[in-house]
Amino acid sequence: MTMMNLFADMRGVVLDALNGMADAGELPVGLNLHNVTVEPPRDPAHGDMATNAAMVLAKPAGAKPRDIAERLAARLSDDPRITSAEVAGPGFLNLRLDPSAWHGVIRAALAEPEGYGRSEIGQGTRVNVEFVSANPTGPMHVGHTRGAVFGDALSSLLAFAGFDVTREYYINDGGAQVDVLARSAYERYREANGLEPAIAEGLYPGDYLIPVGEALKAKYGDSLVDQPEEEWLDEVRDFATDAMLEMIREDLDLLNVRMDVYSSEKALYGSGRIEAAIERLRSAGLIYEGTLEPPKGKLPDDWEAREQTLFRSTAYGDDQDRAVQKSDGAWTYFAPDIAYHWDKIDRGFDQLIDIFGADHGGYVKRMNAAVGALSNGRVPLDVKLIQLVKLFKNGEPFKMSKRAGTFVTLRDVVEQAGRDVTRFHMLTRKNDAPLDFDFDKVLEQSKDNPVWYVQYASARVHSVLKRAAEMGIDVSDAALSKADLSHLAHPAELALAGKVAEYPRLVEAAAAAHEPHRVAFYLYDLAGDLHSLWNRGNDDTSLRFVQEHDPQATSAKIALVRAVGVVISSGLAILGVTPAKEMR
RNA sequence: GCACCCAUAGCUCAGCUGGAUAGAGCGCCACCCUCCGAAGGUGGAGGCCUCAGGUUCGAAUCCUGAUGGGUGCGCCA
Repeated sequence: MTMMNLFADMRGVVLDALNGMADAGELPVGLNLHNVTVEPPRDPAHGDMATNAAMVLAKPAGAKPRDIAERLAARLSDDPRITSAEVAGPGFLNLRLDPSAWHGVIRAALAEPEGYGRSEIGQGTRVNVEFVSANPTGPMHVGHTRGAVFGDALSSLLAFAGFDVTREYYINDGGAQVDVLARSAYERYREANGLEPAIAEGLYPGDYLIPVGEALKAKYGDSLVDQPEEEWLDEVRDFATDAMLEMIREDLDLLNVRMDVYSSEKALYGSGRIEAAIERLRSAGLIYEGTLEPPKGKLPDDWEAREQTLFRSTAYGDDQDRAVQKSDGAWTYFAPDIAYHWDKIDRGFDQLIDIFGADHGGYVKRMNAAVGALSNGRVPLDVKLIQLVKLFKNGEPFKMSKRAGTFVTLRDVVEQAGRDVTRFHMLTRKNDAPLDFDFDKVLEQSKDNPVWYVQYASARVHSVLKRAAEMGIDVSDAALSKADLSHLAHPAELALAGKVAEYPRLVEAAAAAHEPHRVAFYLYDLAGDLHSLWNRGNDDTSLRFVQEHDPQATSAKIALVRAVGVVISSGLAILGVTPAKEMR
């Protein structure tokens, strides 16, 4: 597979030249070249690419930046792809590339539409991405939706960058809240048997449990009615959590999110795995019996010192040690979390990523401490916090009340906005920034709606290709890649090719930073550049993609358009969005 | 009281892990709109990157401190 990344290639050229200088005695041998970059300059007037090599190396080489830059420039001008290398500013070396370099990018995109932009930086590293992990007590709501989209897109991004990714859902089915679910379902079961349900304070009132009650009746008849709780709790709990999980799977399906692994918290209990994980920490001297300091500031009314089993998480950067066992000897919720993360380490993952709601930010340090201790620092854990989604309708805040049962579910959102719109929009903000979701604005057809704007660009690509085909041009990738691209010489056209050339490094940067939103922003930019070039065709007909009387030029321009289309499709695929072929 | 996240144009937000004169959309102002595909296009004004120090060739970006917002803070998940 050809791994076309023009910026990486040119960096290679620069590094070769620097090594050549070292061989020739113009630079000390053995300099650390790690910080040498080749990037697009912010100002296009500075050329096509710029390297900071001279500035980075000036001090360790004991030379003036401009002197190094001059010599480097002399060597770089040997490369046929570089037409000029000029020293500028404090020591930047600005490179101008021959148009053929950009033409090569277009051909690379056409040669392998599925592969262009793919990277090997992951080197097959095994990454576990745990996300959603909603309690199996009801349908997924908007908050879960953003986490689901983020996790899925991040997973796809990492896979595209050469990581071996596992998407995983941790089912919180071990705590007290599934007992609450069971009692709630039991009331619906009584209701199905013609009795008045008693939905006490604290139980789940949602209608979604009514069919569960009916299903329970179908299975058990009236045999559980008026039985004491210990007679039915286990069975009803299992039945109800299974039903909830099935519902959650269907919800995720609406978003096209497919998990590779579902892990159960409950399955950890009684398996000895929690005990084993704690023992492992104990053998490292990180478990002890003790009492925690009361929280500073306002003291909780009912606070009293109690001895508990504690994990010395402070040894790994936490603010205080954390309880793994309650004073009555039962495990805290943290204990199975430790066991679960140990399980992930044990399964051989090289990196762990957890995606939590922002309200769980307080657990980041203790999870990091646990993973650090359990893996002896071998396995990094990156916890990504997802901020709230604020709902709007016609610019007005959309009130949600869980108590009144008027909370907006994932299903509501997807049914109203559509899957593609929902997914894209959820990624138009950094994960740690709050997101506004306006049911009307996300469907608006205008430039300030990124979803629409990118889809419109995609549709235009298809439309242009169709038009070219109608005038008898072979628009297959194979044919287009043989087009005479010397017809692509206008700076605006080469600039668009330059944007296409940035895609591979964008993918690498976004993957390394665990930030899929960068792909969305890049696509918005790319779409803008395509639309902009299109509009210039209105005034300057030589820039129109379809040249009625010049099939040669048309083929070349169509090749560029198709290359843009390749990248749009590729980027949207990472985000899990289907590219539009036409706008309706 | 402590920890974490955040602070960039009037508004909503990007800013490529330290690069050159800080960007986009909306809003505002001025022109254009018999144009491959309409739902617009081109240009313009608009900034102490919250503040104060520090690190270095170079800081919106890294460090320290302040200010202002958000989240969380034994045995609940």
